[in-house]
Amino acid sequence: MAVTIKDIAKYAGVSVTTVSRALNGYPDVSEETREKIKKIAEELNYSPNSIARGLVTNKTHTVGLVVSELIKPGAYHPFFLEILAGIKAGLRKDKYDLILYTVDPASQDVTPYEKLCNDRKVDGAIVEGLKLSDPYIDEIKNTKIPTVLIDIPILNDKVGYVSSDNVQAAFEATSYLVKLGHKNIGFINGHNDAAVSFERLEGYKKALYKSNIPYKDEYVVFDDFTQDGGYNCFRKMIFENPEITAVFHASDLMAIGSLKAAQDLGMRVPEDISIVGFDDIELASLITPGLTTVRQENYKIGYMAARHLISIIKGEKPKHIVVPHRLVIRQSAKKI
Amino acid sequence: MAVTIKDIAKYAGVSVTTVSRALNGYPDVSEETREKIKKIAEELNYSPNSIARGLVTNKTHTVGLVVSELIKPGAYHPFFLEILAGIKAGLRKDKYDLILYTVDPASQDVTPYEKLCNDRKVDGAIVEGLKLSDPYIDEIKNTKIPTVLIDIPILNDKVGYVSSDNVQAAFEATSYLVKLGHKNIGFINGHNDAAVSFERLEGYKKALYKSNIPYKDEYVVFDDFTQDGGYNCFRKMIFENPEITAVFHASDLMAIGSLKAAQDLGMRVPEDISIVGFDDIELASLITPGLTTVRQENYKIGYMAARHLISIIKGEKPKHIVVPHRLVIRQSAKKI
DNA sequence: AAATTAAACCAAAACGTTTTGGAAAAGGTG
DNA sequence: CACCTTTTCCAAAACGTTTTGGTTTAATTT
Repeated sequence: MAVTIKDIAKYAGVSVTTVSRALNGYPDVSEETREKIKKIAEELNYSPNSIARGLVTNKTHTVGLVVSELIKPGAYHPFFLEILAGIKAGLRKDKYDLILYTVDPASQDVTPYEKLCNDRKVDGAIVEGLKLSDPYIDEIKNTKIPTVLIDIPILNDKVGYVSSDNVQAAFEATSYLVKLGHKNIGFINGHNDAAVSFERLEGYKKALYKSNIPYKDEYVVFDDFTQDGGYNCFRKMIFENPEITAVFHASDLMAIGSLKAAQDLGMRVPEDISIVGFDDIELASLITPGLTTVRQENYKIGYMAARHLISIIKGEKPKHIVVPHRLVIRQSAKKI
Repeated sequence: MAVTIKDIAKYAGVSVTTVSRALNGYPDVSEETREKIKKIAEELNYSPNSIARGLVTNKTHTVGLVVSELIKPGAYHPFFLEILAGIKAGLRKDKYDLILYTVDPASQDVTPYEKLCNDRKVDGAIVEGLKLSDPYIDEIKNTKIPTVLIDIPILNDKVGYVSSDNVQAAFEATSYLVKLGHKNIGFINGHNDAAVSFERLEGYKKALYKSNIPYKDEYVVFDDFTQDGGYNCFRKMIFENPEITAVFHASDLMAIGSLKAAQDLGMRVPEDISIVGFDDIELASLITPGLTTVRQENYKIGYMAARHLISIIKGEKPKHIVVPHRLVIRQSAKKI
């Protein structure tokens, strides 16, 4: 059996209370005994039973990461890893552990959000990749569990969120195309089930408005954030509006889909059509032509989410944290 | 406060013992009271406190996933997500939760393996991405904690491993190149700190031997599994051995590096040089030319690892599980 | 009717901590 | 020296379960 606080107490000839208080840095134990206890604990290779501790403190020093759609067949979440890495880095400082929940809306097993968290007694949770229509959203709107969402604007007593400034980012991307001389600019947006889609549309509109380019409904179309989505949308859009010379996309995957579609249609990128994406996934720099896109600092988003969650757990007020983005100019968009 | 077993006992007018035994399906409680208790539990929205349970049963129904090098700057682990998805699927059946440890050899905080696991009281762990030189390896060799390794051959009372048949896979890939008529076949291998590197080298040699092609030391070179590694190795290899017409790689990233290098050197793939990779990452099908490569069933590897770990936890004997691979033929290798 | 067995239940201990509410010892003050 | 503080310690309770080792009641067998 593992060595417990009792063993130490016995060895040291003190009570378990004293051992506990010595090890946890309480002031009411003399330096002398504290040292003795610490030494014994060291020698016995003692490490506290976190379960027992959790039972009494009602804190586990564990946070959940709730992620949806990790495993959409054929399309692994393109930047989950970056976010995850950021989260881990953010948690490391305060020694929080991470327990990973992948919720699969398809599966029957739709454990309610609060139950999910309470069953494992996490101190808080980060939520990522949820659609607006997900039932969790409503639950989270009035949960008492410290929660930080990524890319979903919900704010209350215990929940905050972090995201890029999608309006501004889309504004910049579209403005860049305008600056290159494009007037007929399509927008292949993500589905309506994502908060970012609305924000990006707003940014797109804003950029057009500012340049006195009339907004046309038929120039914007919604679909999945996937490559196939981009592929199909592009064909349709170009077929119906051949005057379009540039297309802005709500994701790099979609942009890459468009790229393929353009190639298949015998169009050259960027000579015949300019393409701009969103995300700056790894792939964006590897394909030819390199994809001009909006870089999201996903690592930082994850990092901030973790730090903010910890602060909420510690009692601070939740807020909206915006993480900077930047336009990465490569070869897929060109002056006309 | 959350509702406990005591509340139910009070409502039902029975002891906590009976509630516990009723809920856990013990036979010594009448169907009548069992139903009553179940109903009350349902109504009160009771869900057992896993911490308290864990304290007495000494089981947490949680497994750890220990992964190294998740976050090598610039190179996110290319198929971690697939493995992770498989692991989650494998755990779901038995309702095990997953807690994620990313060990960062660079950081000072090298918590010993056993301490890592014991502190959080995981029932077992899956270990992935470790180098052979990692100190964890030695610890795991004689740990008592149920463990399943991915791609690292260690077998004992409590630890098993799962991997592809790397010898056979490399054999097939090399043989394919031989079949295409290549005689001067380079091999850009991974570093010596990975078990798979040795196995793949063996397969490569075997294929040459079988076809009576003499093995040449200068045709094989070791490096990281990264794109840069491939890029640099390829340049060097081709420069020193211009007679080479095909190169087999220990990873797709390296193969892609070679592809870039070849392009930069003005060589056409596959016309001037045939390239074969290993892994079949997503990118492999997206680039042009499509990369011929060995597909590793990473999802399945993860799945099997999880299932096997659970079986070890339940007391079964650890073993080596090999997960099938297959050669995926695309356009990057060609007959000469 | 007494003895045995089976079914249904329960009180208390246990798990390993932290926390509560003191108590004892030591030191200081008048 | 009597009183008050401060310092240092501790016994017991608490956290919410499961498990142990019963007891009680009813049914069955002799």
